[in-house]
Parts: sequence; structure tokens; C-alpha cells
Amino acid sequence: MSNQYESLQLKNQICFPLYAVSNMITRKYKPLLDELDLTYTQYIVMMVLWEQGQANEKLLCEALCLKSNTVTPLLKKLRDKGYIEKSKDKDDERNLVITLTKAGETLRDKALRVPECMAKELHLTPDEAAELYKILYKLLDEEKSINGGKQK
Amino acid sequence: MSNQYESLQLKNQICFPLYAVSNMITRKYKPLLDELDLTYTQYIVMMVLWEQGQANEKLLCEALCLKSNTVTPLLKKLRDKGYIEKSKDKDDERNLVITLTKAGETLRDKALRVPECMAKELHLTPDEAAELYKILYKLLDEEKSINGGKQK
DNA sequence: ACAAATTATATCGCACGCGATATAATTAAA
DNA sequence: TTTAATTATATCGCGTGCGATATAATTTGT
Repeated sequence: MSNQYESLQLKNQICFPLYAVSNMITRKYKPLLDELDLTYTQYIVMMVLWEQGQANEKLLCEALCLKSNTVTPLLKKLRDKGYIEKSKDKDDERNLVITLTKAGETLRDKALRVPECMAKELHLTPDEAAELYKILYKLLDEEKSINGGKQK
Repeated sequence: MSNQYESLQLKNQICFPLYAVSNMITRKYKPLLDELDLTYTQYIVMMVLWEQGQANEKLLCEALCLKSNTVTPLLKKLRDKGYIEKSKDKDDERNLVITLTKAGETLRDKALRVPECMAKELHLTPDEAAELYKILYKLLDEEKSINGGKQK
């Protein structure tokens, strides 16, 4: 028995399960990340820094699809925890660069078990994971190209 | 050139794009929902009420995969906006029930254009949407069965 | 060279989302 | 029945996430 409001039903939405799963995943990360004294968002900032060695705020915002008003306070907290530092770029004294402290570097080894544990928690087949990955990045890339165009 | 930290790279994560797309979607909803004076979370509460006619807080929490400490303040705001009411259940005077006001009912017609516009914004093929839907609900259902088990 | 436009970063206020906790009401159990 | 356990709802505090705005520095145009 269909009605004119069918499109408004929760079960016919694609965005709602995305939202719910995203919340669920943050919850699942929490106990793992508590051991590193990191929140999920702080963790993904650290992931970029571990990989890049250093970064400025703009690069972090782009990599994480976040705005500076989210990232600025995050960086402050990570600095308070002693994981990162802000300093002048050696090559270009005018630029601020975010770098890892010794403690931040050390944390990387401890962090290795996080993706391991998460993989065990999410029971996706390799095919499902690959398909999910492909679709999500299609959505993200599309958004990026729109915003890239807007800026000019 | 592979290294021992490969699993920690952002591009090898499945959770990060989920998180980023979820944020992106909330951003996309905003201008549409501004016209209804609703936030995204308030909108999904209204969706349940539009469909069910009425609900108690527990049902809303379950349907939306949220905790009472998120939903309670939401309901307060929706009541302040005049979209819902809390009242005693007619059948069982002891229970609190959340019902729609006239304004809340009326909003439903205005809301019809929201899923329409969002479908246009997200350029997924029907196959992609179906696959995404299937995988996301697999993750959600799994979580629910775990939590269902825990409660006993 | 100097004002205007752009860019990078920071601040403010609001709305979640949740762990932990508190409170009130119902139910179970002794 | 009186207490204990459970359940439903609410409160508190923290950490995002973002639109809007402010500020400082750089770049551009003339």
C-alpha cells in the first residue's frame, strides 16, 4: 500500500544509514583511541602527519574535508597533549608548519593496532569493502570537483 | 614502495570516507532544511513521527540509532518550534507520547521536496545506491544484533 | 610603491553525539 | 508489602563540525 509520502520514509533514505553508520564507527573507535589519548578526529589528523611528516593547516583541511574552524582547535588540543608542534618552515620562514614531536612519532607504533582491530569489528567481505570504498570516493571526488570549480 | 605503516594511511581506510561523506551530506542538507527551520537530526526525528503518527522517546532512539542524551534536547527544540507535543498516552495515561502539532503535520508537505533535491545532488546510479544501501544496513543490523544480545 | 584583493588562520556561537551520571517511575522479588 | 532491580527520561560536560565573521599576511594591480 503506497502513499504519496513514501519518499519521506526513513527506510527509503540513503543518507540516513550513512549518518547512522558514521556515528556507529566513531563509537567503535572510541575504546581503541582512548588508549592513545586521541579522539577520532584527532586520530585522522595524526594519520596525515604520520604519512606526510609535516603539513600546514590548509593541507590538513583539504585532506580531511574539514574547515579551519574545526581543525584549528584540534591542533591546539594535539599541541597541549604534546603530540605536535607549530613552527616556522625552515625553507620558508614565513610559513607555519605543523610537525610531530617525539611523542607524536612514538604514538605511531601504538596506533598500528587500531586499523587492525577495526577491520575485525567491521565484518565486510573484501568485495563489499571495495565496493563501498569506490562509491564513497565517487561521492567525495564529485564534491571536490564542484568546490574546486567554485573557487575560481 | 610499501612500508610497515601502510595500514595507517588515510587512503587505506574505509571509515574515513564514510565519515567524510556523512559530513558532506549534512552540509548538503543544510540549505534545504533551513527552509523548514529544521536541522538534519531534527528532520529525521520528524520523519519517524510523520510515518508513525506518534512515538515515545525510546522508539525514536532506536529508530535513529541515537541515545536519549541526544534525543531529549532535540525534542525540546522541536517543541519550542511548535512542531511536536508531549502528552499522556490516551490508552495508557502513565506513558509519555510525542505527537505532531498541526504545524508539524503541515510541514510534511513542504518536506516532500527535500528527498527529491537530495537525490539530484547525489549522482549515484540505481545500482550504486542499492549496493551502498545493502552494505550500510548490513553494518547497522550487525551492530543492532550485538547490542540486542548485550542487553539480556 | 601602495591600495585592493586574495589567502591562511583564528574566533564566536550554535547544534549535535555521547559517556557518565542522576532521577523518577515501574516492575520484580523476598 | 517493602525493598531491590529495571526502565525511561533527563542533566552535565566535553569534543566536534560548521556558518559567519575577524584578523593578519601575502599577492596583485596600477
